[in-house]
Amino acid sequence: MNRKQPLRAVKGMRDILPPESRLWGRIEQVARELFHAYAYQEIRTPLVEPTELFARGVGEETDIVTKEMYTWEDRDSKSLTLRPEATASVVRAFIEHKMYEQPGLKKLYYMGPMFRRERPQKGRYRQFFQIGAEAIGSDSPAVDAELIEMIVALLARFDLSGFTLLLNSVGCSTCRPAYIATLRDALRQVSGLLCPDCQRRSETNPLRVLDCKVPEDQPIIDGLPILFESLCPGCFTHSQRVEEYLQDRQIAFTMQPRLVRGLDYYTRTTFEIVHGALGAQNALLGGGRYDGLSEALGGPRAPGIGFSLGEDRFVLAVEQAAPVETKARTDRLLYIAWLGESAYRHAAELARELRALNAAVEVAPDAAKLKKSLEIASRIGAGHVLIIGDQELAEGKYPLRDMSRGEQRTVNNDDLFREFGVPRANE
RNA sequence: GUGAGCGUAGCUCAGCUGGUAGAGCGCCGGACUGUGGCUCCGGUGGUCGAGGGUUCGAUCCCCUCCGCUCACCCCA
Repeated sequence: MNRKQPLRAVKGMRDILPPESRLWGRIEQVARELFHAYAYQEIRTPLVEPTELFARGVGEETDIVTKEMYTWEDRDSKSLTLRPEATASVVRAFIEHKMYEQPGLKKLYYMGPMFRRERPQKGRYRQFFQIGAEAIGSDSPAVDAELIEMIVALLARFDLSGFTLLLNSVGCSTCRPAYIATLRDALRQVSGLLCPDCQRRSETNPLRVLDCKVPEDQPIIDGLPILFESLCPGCFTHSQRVEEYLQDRQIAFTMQPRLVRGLDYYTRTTFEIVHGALGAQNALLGGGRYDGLSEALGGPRAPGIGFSLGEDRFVLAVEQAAPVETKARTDRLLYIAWLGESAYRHAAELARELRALNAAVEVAPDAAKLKKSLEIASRIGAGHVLIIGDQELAEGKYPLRDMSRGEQRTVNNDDLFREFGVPRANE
């Protein structure tokens, strides 16, 4: 009666269990390989940063900063924050370690957990995982195109289809403020006709109105001025080049002049890939250029572009395309069943030697009837079972059972070392 | 932060207009002394999310709280 209630994971944070964790590992491995192919290198930054980094980087007025961050005062009364995204951290590290002194483009990738205190729902968690890359040190549209090419290649490696690449330009510090003023004026003319949310947004965040999904508002929104048409010559040319380079690469995209992103640091190119089957949170990844971010963080001018993929959502999309096998796929696993204490000693020694050769081996932990051991071996997906009893100890030969064929043959130590030893990956 | 739906066995779920609970799967054992999957037989299984109220009596009705899910918002 006095049992304490078991502790649970905190809301919006979850355990990734096998066999699903296998898919996560595979995704991360494939992403690493691909990033290396594009000459990106890994960067690992702290999960905790000074709160000011995000206030200055992401934007004081953004939803992320105003209501979604896990922020607390440390014992020395410094304000710290669990990172809600990683671009600001990467650029901070870029400045802190003076990477701008190195020649050429700095290409960095990262993967890991981010934290935002939102109400959880499908594809949205308070601790979620992002895989992303940043190319810092060039404002060439070639970098934009190559980054998007890499992203498309990543999706292709998982045979993912049914996604749409949305592209836009949000201008720069010269053309955007002028546009927002124009937009606000235009909204004042029509604000009475819009939905309540949009009436509020008209003042707080006019760009958001363009993203409204209420059907009745669409005709009115269609009549509003478009940022894309107010771009300054530099931004316009940049956008044209990116489009051309994407066409060269046969990458399909949809210009979405209303595409709005929630982080203030974006300039010029912004993009997003949406996927059906993700529920309401359909953004699989998003990114864009941030030519002024380094300066905003106290660094030199260092234009950059990056993207971030929602790994939780990517898993949803991949699983939908090809459901994870529920049976653990561990065909290469060798299970050693033993009968009696001296057989156990021998099994443990044999397992140690095989594992030294990189073989995957499991030794029955408890004394069990052979029938039971085979049952367990079968359930955990072992490809073979080695049986060791007194007889085998004396002869130095053991029955090796192929679990999928149900056939048995007799082997000795050398046979085992030869068949189950695995050459080590050398990297 | 707002709204809606849902909390019954390890899992997926049934449970009639209120009479203190069932199935399938799983798990354990046996048929088969050292040979898994299939089959058959037997067994184990529950503070009905928590607390309070109404009632002779609550898994069922009412209230509060907690949790989960989906959506709004926003985003990955």
